[in-house]
Amino acid sequence: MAPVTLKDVAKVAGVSYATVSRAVSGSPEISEQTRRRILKICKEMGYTPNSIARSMVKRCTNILGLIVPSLNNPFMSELTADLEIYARRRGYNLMVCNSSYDHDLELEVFSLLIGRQVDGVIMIPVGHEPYESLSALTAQVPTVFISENMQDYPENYVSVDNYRGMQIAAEYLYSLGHREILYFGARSDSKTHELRLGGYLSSCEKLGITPHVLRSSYSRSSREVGYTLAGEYFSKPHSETAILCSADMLAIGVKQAAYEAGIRIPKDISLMGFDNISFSALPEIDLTTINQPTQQMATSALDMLLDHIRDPEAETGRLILPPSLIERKSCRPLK
Amino acid sequence: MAPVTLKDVAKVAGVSYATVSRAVSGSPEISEQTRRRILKICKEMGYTPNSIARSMVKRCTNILGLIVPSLNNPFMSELTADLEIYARRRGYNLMVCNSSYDHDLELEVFSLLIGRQVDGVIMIPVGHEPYESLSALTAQVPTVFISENMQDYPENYVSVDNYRGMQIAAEYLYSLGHREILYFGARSDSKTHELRLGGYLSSCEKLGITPHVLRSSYSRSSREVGYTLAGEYFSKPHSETAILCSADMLAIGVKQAAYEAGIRIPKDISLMGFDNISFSALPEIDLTTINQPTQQMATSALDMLLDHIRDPEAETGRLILPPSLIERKSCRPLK
DNA sequence: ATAGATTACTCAAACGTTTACGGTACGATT
DNA sequence: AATCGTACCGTAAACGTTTGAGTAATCTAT
Repeated sequence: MAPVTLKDVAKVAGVSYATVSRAVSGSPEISEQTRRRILKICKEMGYTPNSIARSMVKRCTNILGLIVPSLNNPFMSELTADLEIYARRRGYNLMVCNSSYDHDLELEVFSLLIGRQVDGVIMIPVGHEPYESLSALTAQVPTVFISENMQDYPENYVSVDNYRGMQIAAEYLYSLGHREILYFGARSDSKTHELRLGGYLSSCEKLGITPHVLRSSYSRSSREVGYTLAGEYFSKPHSETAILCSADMLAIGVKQAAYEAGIRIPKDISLMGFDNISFSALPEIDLTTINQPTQQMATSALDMLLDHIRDPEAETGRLILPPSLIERKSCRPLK
Repeated sequence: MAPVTLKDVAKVAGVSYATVSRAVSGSPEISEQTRRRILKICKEMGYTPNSIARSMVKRCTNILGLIVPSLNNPFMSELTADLEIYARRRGYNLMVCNSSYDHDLELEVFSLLIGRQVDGVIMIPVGHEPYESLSALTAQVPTVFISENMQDYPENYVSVDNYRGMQIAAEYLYSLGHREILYFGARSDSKTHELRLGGYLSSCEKLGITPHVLRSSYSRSSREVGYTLAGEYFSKPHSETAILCSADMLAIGVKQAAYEAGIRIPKDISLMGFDNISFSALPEIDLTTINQPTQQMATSALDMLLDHIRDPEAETGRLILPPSLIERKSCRPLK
């Protein structure tokens, strides 16, 4: 059970362990002949390089930290999957940490990852700005955010254009004839949700309709939150003909509450989401929504991070990808 | 940007770096007075212990590897979330690797994780037994499987009782009056799916009905697989009154195909799943299914693994948890 | 044949910790 | 006052690898 090291194979091969190191790491300072001989012995002895020791001297681990609010939200778990697959192709492994939508925990795992000597961090921030204490952490390790324009951290992020996305959504509902549109969102102290709300509000102003906003006290965009909040909403009188949710998961919760309240979608009220998670495409859900190009976000965020790891002096980047309308059957035209 | 080390704080504090190490690691061989003094200096200088160096000498990393076929399946992403949260509480971080339902990739990332010196591995195997080459890997690091009774690896696993689960499902459908029940499953060369199929077959025999089995050529239990396979199925004549799927995601795909074929569930045909993912509870899906106690599976698997890490000679364990029927509205009594 | 260049290897330091061992100082015990 | 014990801290080795500097052998050019 004792692991076999460079020294062990060096002893067997009758060379110094520096030579073995060069053989396995593909250094040119070694003859093809001895390389093959040594590699054969390595295989026979079952040698696996100890990447911890390697990290020790090379001062890089090829490990990336990922901080994500939740894995129960398909938007995030699919993003995580894409990130992991793409990272591994580039030679990196992912250390995944769940912040559970907890601001303090988020910072705690961040410094934990720094102690782990990760080469970089990808973070989907919970929100709850300001993030004063975050700068002390981001100064220690290259970081990119998957979230638009973090306040105090205007650089190194990739995101969909949340502002424009909500404008598209509001304009779409307007074009269907809706004039009373409820914006239904998570607690909006994250820039992402602030921008989404802002896009909605700007459209209202441009279109000359009065905004109606209902916001959760939770930052969690979960089905449960949407369900309970919508339950309260439906139990009271309401004039809106459409509900625009800041996340598909919220919309799915709203739909569930509507169902139980006997309110039909889209007949009685129209419903829109934001994210375009895969479940929204199911015929039973069939949710009209705004697409986030998750795969492109994943690859771009990773490229951005790796660039910054290679050259810490590289100029900071930002990438805002275009959202797009996914028209399905949860909204109906209003006569 | 140069990280501050033990030596740096030792220099400032005017002590040897061994003393600083003792101060931060909470060793008793140091006076409370100097400990406080040193810890204060550590904080001032922004010292973070380098866990790589620590791992080097302690010969353990407090990192666990997790190999999962997919994160797009909510069953697995929720399991992953539970594992991560529970592991972190126990002082471990998770290195998550997606095997993408690829048998070779699965083995590849396993040895990659070994090179990473993980203290243990949790694996949700893809299947495709036999797993000859796996034993060489499991011999190198404590491993637990979340999958029942891996052939050749009869130990160290936690799972729901898949056999019994499918029996419960089949018996339930029988009790509703169904006599022609289609078993709709993923490619079944994994023990898990073999057992599920076995449970179905045994119930058929016991109940005196003839089994109907339709199996995918993919091991992936995804919505897409269920959708395309069911599409073909529905396009041909069929006599079954109920479909029993080996996974909720398959059932959701079947439901989608049924919808498009104009077949109503449960009116025209009853549908059951297996897993009880959270989406199955949505009123629009409302899928009758067999519950897997994921949270308990996560904690038990982790406990089992940690036990084995602490004492490699500990006797191997297995834990088979009881499945339970979750009755919803996707099945109807016949007449 | 000899100097210089090239090749293929060895030596040893370094990465940042932990920890067994040794040593010093001081209080307590006789 | 001599001895012992204890508490505290320093010294140095070790973990397994990479890599620059050094060295011996071989080759090329003169």
